[in-house]
Amino acid sequence: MQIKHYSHQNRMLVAIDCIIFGFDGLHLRLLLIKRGFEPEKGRWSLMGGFVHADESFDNAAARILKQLTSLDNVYLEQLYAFGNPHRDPVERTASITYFSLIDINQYEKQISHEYHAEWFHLKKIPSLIFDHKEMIKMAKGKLRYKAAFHPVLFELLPNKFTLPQMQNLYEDVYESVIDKRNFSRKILSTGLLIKQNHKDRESSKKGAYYYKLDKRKYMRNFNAFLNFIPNHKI
Amino acid sequence: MQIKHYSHQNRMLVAIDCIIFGFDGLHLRLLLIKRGFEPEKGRWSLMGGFVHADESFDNAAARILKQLTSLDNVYLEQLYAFGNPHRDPVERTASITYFSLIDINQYEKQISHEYHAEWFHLKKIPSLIFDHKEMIKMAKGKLRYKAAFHPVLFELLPNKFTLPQMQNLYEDVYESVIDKRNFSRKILSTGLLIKQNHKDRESSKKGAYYYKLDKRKYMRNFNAFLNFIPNHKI
DNA sequence: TTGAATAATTGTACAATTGACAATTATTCC
DNA sequence: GGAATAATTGTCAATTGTACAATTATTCAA
Repeated sequence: MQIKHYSHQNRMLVAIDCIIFGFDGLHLRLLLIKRGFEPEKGRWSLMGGFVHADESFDNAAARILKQLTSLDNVYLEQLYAFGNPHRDPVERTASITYFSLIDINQYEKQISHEYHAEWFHLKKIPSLIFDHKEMIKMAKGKLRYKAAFHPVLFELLPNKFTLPQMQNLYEDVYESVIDKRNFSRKILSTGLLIKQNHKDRESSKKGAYYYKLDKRKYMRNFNAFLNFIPNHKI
Repeated sequence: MQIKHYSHQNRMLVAIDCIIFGFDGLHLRLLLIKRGFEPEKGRWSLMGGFVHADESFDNAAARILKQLTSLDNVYLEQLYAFGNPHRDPVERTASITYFSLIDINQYEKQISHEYHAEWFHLKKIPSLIFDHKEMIKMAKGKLRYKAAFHPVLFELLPNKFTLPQMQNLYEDVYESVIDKRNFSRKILSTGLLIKQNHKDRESSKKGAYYYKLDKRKYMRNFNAFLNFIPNHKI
């Protein structure tokens, strides 16, 4: 006997919400939009949308991210499924969250102004709808966790970057100051960086050498355990 | 204007599936049931069920776990949301997976025979319905990951346990042999173990001292980074 | 031209941890 | 009493972590 439906069960909407991190060379930032429909229209929110009928969660997340940023092939990873019955006051809606790491310069070139999006410093996140604050908190935790053992923060850096820039990024992620000497030693010991023979002269008088990521090694070694941050607690 | 529904959106069933690990003193095991309804009735499956109308995912997972094991207050953590459109051939059903760690002796006392559940050695998992094999694979990965840095495997051990038992457990989780001397040094250095003054005399002639977990320290230190397993890859 | 200011780059020494490796101990059974 | 079995304990070298400061390259203004 072929069954057509599971009877007497409760169906619900399933949405995706994206926690989008970017780095502008100085600070880690989070991309938020102004919600364009009721309820809570006009308030700040994560970029989101409903999962379509014949679409996987991963595909839905990629589609929704692209709607806002026009970017393909960015780092996108499922974070957590939020399912409190009344998290959306209109009707029951589960939210599968994804967190994404993008090179902010790439983004700036292709921005869609449709959503009134803005980059916020992580210390200055405005009031948000529903449970989006909790989602961001969890995403920050996961980013810390992951970056402690995997070189995932490279996803946030532009093609060419300097060691001081990288250190800024790590210091923002861990909200702590890191010793320059120990930091560069550890980062360089991964063998993932290729030194360029020209400098970034904008940020200082001496200038800081540019580096590029050795993408081949990065791909091969991504899942190896590293330990970038000494003594940190989650 | 009060909105009652989001129009023109696709609703779907949401289920919970539990990946339940246990440890019998010698080996890590996985609890599977015989599916009791169509489709795929009679085949091996993870314990699962649908999320009710006014129930959070966490509550649903706890309820479903209790249905099978009669156990409350066991380690239960959300793993991943599986949402491929056709993962269940009957109709679209998302599955929010949870993984759970239980003391197998506790379980044996309170077993419900309603589901024809059996403990399987991780090397001898039978053919499973839907995407449950993939779920187990991911749960194994997450358990390894987590246990490398957090003392989470204590959740699997009985109230009193021996160091050789603990080592069996770690060796099963990482599918590798660990040096006894280095293992005991590392485990004891956490300060989480309290040596008892009597021995388990069943498994050897000399007998192995029992230990208990210092629960206060365990709670306080759970999120500290540890590093139990040298040189392992995920 | 020189020196002050700024930020990048480089090094060292001690402590802690890790990893490889084997001898000793407690007990039972024959 | 000796063999067998499994638990317990220790050492040393290598690696890694951590704390800490001097030097270098450049610009700008006196």
